[in-house]
Amino acid sequence: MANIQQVAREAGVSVATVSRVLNEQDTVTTKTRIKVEDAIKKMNYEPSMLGRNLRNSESRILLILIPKISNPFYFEIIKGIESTALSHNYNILLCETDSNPARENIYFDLVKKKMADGIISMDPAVNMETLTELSKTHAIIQCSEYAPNSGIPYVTIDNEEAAYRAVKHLISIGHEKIALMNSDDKFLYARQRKKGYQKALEEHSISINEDYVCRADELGFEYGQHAMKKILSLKDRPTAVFAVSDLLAIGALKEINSNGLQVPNDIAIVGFDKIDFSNMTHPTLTTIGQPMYQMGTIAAKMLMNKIKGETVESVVLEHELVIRESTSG
Amino acid sequence: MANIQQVAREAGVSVATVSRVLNEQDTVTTKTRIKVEDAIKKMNYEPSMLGRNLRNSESRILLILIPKISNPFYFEIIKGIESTALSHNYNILLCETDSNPARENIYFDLVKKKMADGIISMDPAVNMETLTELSKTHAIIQCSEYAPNSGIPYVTIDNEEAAYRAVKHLISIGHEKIALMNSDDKFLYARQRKKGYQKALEEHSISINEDYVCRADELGFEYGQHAMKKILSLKDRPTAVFAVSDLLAIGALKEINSNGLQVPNDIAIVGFDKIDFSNMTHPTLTTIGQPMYQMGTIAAKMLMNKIKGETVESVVLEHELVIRESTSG
DNA sequence: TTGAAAGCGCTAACAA
DNA sequence: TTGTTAGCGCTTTCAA
Repeated sequence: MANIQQVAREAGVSVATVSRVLNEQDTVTTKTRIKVEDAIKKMNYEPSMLGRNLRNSESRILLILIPKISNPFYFEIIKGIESTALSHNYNILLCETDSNPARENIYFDLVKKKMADGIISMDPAVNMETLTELSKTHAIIQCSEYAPNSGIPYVTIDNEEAAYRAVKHLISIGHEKIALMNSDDKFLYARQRKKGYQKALEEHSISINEDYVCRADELGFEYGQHAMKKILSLKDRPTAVFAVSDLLAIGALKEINSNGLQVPNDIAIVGFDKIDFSNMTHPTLTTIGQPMYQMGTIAAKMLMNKIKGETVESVVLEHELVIRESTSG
Repeated sequence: MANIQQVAREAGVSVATVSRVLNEQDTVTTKTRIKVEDAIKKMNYEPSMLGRNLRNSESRILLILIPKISNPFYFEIIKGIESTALSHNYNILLCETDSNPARENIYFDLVKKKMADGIISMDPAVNMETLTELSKTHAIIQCSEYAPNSGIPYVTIDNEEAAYRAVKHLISIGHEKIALMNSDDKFLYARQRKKGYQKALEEHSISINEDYVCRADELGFEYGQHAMKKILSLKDRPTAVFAVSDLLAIGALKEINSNGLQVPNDIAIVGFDKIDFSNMTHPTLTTIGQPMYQMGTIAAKMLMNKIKGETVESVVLEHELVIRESTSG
């Protein structure tokens, strides 16, 4: 494999000139540029990122931290990040943490060792202490889940408002016995969505039944199925369920179907995230849509600016309520 | 950020010695090792991969090419690749090609520019000409989809046999009018699965009805839904469908449900891949399971060996037929 | 067992 | 406009 020296020799110029052509600097005569380009072609030369990266002390790689690669919520966000990154000559390293601190540390080390230039964390279970510490010396952005006072810039939606609207919708079509299928309170988004749920009920003077508020350990279908089993076993069953993720909602739907009950007639369901699957269930799922692609592009831009040393501001984006069959027989 | 020079000075040794400690070479006295380790701790030193990588002319990054990041088929394979890679100090760059040659080329360039040490291609639509050419100078492995005579090592399953078993199963429970929901014949796996389908029918002297053989443009639910619509419009409707992917099967299921028909009583369905979601539909899906995680670990090992310069042999793994509700009322 | 020094491939400051 | 040269941070050969 040829290197810049050999190309320079072939073209009869110095390595500096070759470098200038490579980096499209306009201080090179057309004549010499052509000489160099010919030599590059002739030798099948490809500049090595290894040399360039060391010299520029950058890796042009962005780290993306997600808890589970199989969670559809992240697909569009990742797409947004990736296309923005690519158009700025960055590549992304997609890292599944499994919410496992040991694994997380492997990835943090990658940044410390200059294998990556920055991090977009989307893991709600990320160790905020470590992350905050790391953010003092490295470029870090949070996406979706965040920590308000960490000083780490974030992009997200108004979770409380979104949950509020979801529950309001259920109330508006006549439901009063509404269950909340939440995830762990240790996550900010879980607390915010719960708040929205409570606010909507209180606004309609519906008292909160603690039996109706349940917690799933993780955001997979199985967990939704399991949580729904508990809800169905209540003596005074709710007539509607608001789940904080579509995966939970789909699990709940499955459990309801398996018990011979009908959605939305027996029990209505609202999910959260508007993942692709939410339109493939029978019935289709009413849900909250987040501007995922946009979240991705914005997070990527924020990170790249941060890497450049600029100060960046956090962003809160809009959401939408998508009404489908699971709440409108 | 400290570098190896400063650590050496702090420890009162040469950079060579620090490097030896870093790389756990046993030619260093315990006494000096401790001196060095103390200095490292004191200075909060993290060795830069940039310098090391240039020196070793490697990036310790593996490229993974997949057509769609949202296709659940790849999840477990990726997990297998990643955990194997991580345990050998490699990281993976997950690249979505969207079956777009331009995008593919961006990723091929990454290897040429030494930003990655090798490629695992899982994209059926990959440009085999380019890939074969590239494989002459770079380490490349194919996973799942492959090209028999390209000289590129692969890991896969016996697609014909798997399809044969799936269709045999449908025949064994009494079906004769069996539709095949395939993808494009330009893909080897599609041709192989079709062969298996034909073989099973022929073995039972069931003549092949060309109306029952249809093609979906892509492997998403919508395409399954659309293809099923066509099948349902046939005058002489089939009583069973074998779809070459679970996503297609789920789309078909949705369409059948939407038409007020029952699975498996009116129409039975068999899918392919055993993705997680295939167990969450109502009814659950009979499908072909591939050893995805193992495919991933094997592909990763093959690639790492190839990078070392070893010659590696292709591998064909076992599959299983998983019988669930969609074929057993 | 340790150190001096070369060099991986590139960019950029400075000189011409 | 182009060339010379130092140096990014590391590993490794060779010599001591």
